[in-house]
Amino acid sequence: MEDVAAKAGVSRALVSIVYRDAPGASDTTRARVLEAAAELDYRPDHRARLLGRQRTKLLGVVYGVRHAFHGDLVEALYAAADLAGYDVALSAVAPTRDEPRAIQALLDYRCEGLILLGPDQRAKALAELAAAMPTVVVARKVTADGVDVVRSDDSDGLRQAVEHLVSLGHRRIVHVDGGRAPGAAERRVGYKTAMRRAGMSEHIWVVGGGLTEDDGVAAAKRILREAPRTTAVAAFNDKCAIGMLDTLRKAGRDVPGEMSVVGYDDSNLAGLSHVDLTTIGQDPKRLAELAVGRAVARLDGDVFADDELVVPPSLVVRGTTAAPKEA
Amino acid sequence: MEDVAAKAGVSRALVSIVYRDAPGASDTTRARVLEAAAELDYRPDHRARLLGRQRTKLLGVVYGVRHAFHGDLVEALYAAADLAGYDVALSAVAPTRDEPRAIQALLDYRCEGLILLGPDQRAKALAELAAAMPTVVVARKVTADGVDVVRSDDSDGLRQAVEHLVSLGHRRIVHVDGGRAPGAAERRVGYKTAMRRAGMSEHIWVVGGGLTEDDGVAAAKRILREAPRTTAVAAFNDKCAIGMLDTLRKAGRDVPGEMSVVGYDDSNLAGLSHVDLTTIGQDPKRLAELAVGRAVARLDGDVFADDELVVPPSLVVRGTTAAPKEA
DNA sequence: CTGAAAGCGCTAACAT
DNA sequence: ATGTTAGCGCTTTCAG
Repeated sequence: MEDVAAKAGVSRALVSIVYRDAPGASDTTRARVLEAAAELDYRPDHRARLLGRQRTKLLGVVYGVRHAFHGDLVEALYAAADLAGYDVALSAVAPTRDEPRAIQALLDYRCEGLILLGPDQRAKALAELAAAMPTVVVARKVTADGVDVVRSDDSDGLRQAVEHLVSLGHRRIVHVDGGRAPGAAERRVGYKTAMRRAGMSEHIWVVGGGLTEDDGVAAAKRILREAPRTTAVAAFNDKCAIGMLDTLRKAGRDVPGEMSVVGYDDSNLAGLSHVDLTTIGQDPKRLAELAVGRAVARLDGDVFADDELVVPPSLVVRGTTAAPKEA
Repeated sequence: MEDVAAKAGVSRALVSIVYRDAPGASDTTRARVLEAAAELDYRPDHRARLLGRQRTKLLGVVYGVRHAFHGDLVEALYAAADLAGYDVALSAVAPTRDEPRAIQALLDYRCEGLILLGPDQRAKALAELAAAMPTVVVARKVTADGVDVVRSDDSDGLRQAVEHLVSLGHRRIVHVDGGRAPGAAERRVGYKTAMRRAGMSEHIWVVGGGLTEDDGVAAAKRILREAPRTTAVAAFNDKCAIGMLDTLRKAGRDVPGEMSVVGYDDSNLAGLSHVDLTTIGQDPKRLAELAVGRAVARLDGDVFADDELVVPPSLVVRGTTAAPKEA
């Protein structure tokens, strides 16, 4: 910095001003400084900036390296933070690196706000964090004092799935649920509500499912056995749906000819060409924008009632849904 | 820090000594300081430590959030760095955040070494980086001055695939390749070499393939048409293998009864129960250890000829390989 | 083991 | 518009 100042024939303060683009430097000076910096390929030391500054303009993000969807979120968070003038510090959770540790690492960097993707921490621990700094939890439903929650509207996701099927002409629509998995309860509600609204209360049937292919296999067998007239299924997630697809086809049932199947997540599996699964996708961009927006607003002093921001997911129509034969 | 020193009845310097576990503090004092710190729940400011210190003990890691395998590597890198006494700073590459930018962010943090996972940068740019600091490229084959390369032995991967098939009794083994994709050339070599060694030169056949399911579909059709007596296939990757599986089965060929298929990558697709693909997996732990080891060694002043560290992959036997009928 | 003091590379309030 | 001057929270050297 010294060198740059010298080369540009100004004081260090001026260089600082230029780099913070603070008021107090003429355009010509600005240009001269920047030019000098370029020649020396000077780059301000990020650590020192953070140290000296009151506000670090740093948002800490904790995520699971393993979760593909977290990857999408991280991507969107970078973009959203950038727009808001914040930097992002990433801290991954892994088997050898638990959540408290990942969070602590971020605190040691003195980030101003925390964005936690699908954290395992209990509500109490989250509330403690929130007491110290703006904390927003993404993709997990929790109620903890002071923490903001941004998540997808799981109930609406199933509503969309059901409405899509209804619009195709289906009536006997079954939901294979996720048991006690996060989001499962809401998806059940969404399913039931949508069915009722469509005037098909008598066809409501929630089959116990789960998160794995095997769960899908079991559920498909049960449906074939107990309700062979079923024409459509909305599964808890893509994996479960894939297990069902496989079982249905092995049983000689044409999909989507005789049976329509909808998954949930729009994971990489759903896009495989021989799977080609109609599914419900989350909106990482929107989730990220809201999360960053909320953290930043809190930092700017805005106070909110602790509530949830709920984002509608969206239907991705592929090849496993069609009009029923009877229609 | 001041407060901790006061509370423990020592000088600030002592607190610093304790936290760096530098020599010059008795065990009792050490304990007292730590206790005082705990009560005040004091945590040293990471930024300040880095600033004040000569060595930052920081390793920068650039990776793609989208790549599932990078996730595994990141996980292993954390562990390896930890063992070596280094911290890790993550910087993700995403559509809105290109590689130069991700790298620059790390440099601004003044990390001491760079670990790049499958970078796109051209050799020249990498060499420039390497001139400034230890730089190791993981999972991409490049030759650039001063940069260390750590990667899987793709040639050996196909050797293992072929030997596995040979040991089952296969002779007519085809390789569906990856064209100009990274690693494809080596896999071809590994295939051919292994076939020759097994005395089956006359059965060597490399079918043009690709990275997608559709490529697998096309290749499978061609094989069925042009060489129906083929009993086994080693595909370029899992996706391609899955496309083949699907096509073969649709054509009425039993897998693995009439045809064995081996994939490559051990991706999440391979593990799906209805896919259950025998495949070749990389060793993220070993790759990470070597990468960190190399960076640290360079930082410790060890000089190496710029060469590659090559890690053998490993065969994951699942359900798509079996002895051929004729055997 | 202590206490003082310089410095890391910036920011930011204040004076010119 | 530009220069001066303290810090930021720690490390590190050095004489006690």
